[in-house]
Amino acid sequence: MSALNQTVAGPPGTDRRALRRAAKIAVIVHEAWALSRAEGLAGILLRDLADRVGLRQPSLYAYFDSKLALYDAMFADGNRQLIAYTSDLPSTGDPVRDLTEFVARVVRFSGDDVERHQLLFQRTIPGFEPSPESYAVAVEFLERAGALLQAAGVTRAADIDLFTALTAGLTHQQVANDPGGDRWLKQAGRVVAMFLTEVQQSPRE
Amino acid sequence: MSALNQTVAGPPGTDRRALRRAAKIAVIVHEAWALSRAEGLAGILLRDLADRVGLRQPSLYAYFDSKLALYDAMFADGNRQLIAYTSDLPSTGDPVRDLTEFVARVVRFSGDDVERHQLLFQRTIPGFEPSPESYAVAVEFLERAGALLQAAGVTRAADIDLFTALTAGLTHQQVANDPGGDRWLKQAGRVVAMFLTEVQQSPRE
DNA sequence: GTCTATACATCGATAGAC
DNA sequence: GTCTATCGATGTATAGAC
Repeated sequence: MSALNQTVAGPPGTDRRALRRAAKIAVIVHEAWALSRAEGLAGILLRDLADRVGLRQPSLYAYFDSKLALYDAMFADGNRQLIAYTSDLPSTGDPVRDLTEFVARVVRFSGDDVERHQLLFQRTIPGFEPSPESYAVAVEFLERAGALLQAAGVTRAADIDLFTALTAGLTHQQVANDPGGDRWLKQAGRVVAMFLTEVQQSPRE
Repeated sequence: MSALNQTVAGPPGTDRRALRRAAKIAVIVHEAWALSRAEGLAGILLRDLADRVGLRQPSLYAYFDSKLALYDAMFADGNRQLIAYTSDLPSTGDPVRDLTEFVARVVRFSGDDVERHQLLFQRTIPGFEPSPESYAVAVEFLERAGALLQAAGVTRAADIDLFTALTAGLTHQQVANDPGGDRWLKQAGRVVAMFLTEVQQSPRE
């Protein structure tokens, strides 16, 4: 990308510029999350966001083509946060423990930020649809979750659907009725044990 | 209410007026749902809604004090729809069958109307909070579900939380990934059986 | 209750100078 | 890249006549 604007052996000016630009975009997205937590996801105003980063509202268009493009960047960022939050888990070799800890992390991740959960897992912004690049980040998370399931012996499509429903149910109730708490989070182990028992007992095809 | 404006033995003119008014409110709410399915829940414009019911935009204020009051009426109406959709179930005496059919109805209800599901079960409209009167309708549904659970021998708070999470998970996945379909709907029986087995096996306190 | 007319406050987005 | 200025659209709500 930036290589197009740079001479082969020239000074790294363009790279530096690209870095500064990426850093500023990161700051804008960070402040957009803060604003979203204060005013709601749909309550983000470009003027308020500009104030937070020391710009005038039209100057934001130097970084984002539209407000939906901002949401798209937030979507990708949120999914990267989710991957980071669920990737440093030690593999104990016990699939029940591993899967439980994973589910607990996902539930806590959602319960800790209602608006982030809304953008990542609900279709609440009119007209917003993730770009292929941003959606790819979401797919990466799903693939990691799929690998964990496979390690636990869960491979049938119906079983995977069941697992996604169980996890979605815990996160949804946690976000909707006890944000920041643990009312459903603490049932993660019970749900995973129940799920794996069910998968083992259900008939092979 | 309308009795205040009516003489004791007078003609039923005021009642008729109140009936016509209530009927018109019902039409407005009905069209608001149609508009919401077309443009999204947050995409309802009072001008468009007025067009659909043959009024000018300011005339809507003769029926609703604000746009949020319209959402409030829709919230109550949607919960009444949900109660109606889950109330004509025959009691077979088999709690597994009864509970399965109930869960299946709830999942189908959500999957059949994404925007209705959003308004009833997600906090997506900035500033909207159901009035006590509208919330009472939602509570009535929850009480009916609670009675069904009790009939199946489910009484512990943690078990009820687990049930709400399972149902919420099925509806969420159905709405989000297969609206109008049956990909998660068809797992209702499996989930209920799994749930009741878990409840019976978990230790008594 | 319904209308016309309009206030009033936004918003997101663009044009063009520096 | 950032600014000022402003457009064009939209959106809720009110005033006052009929």
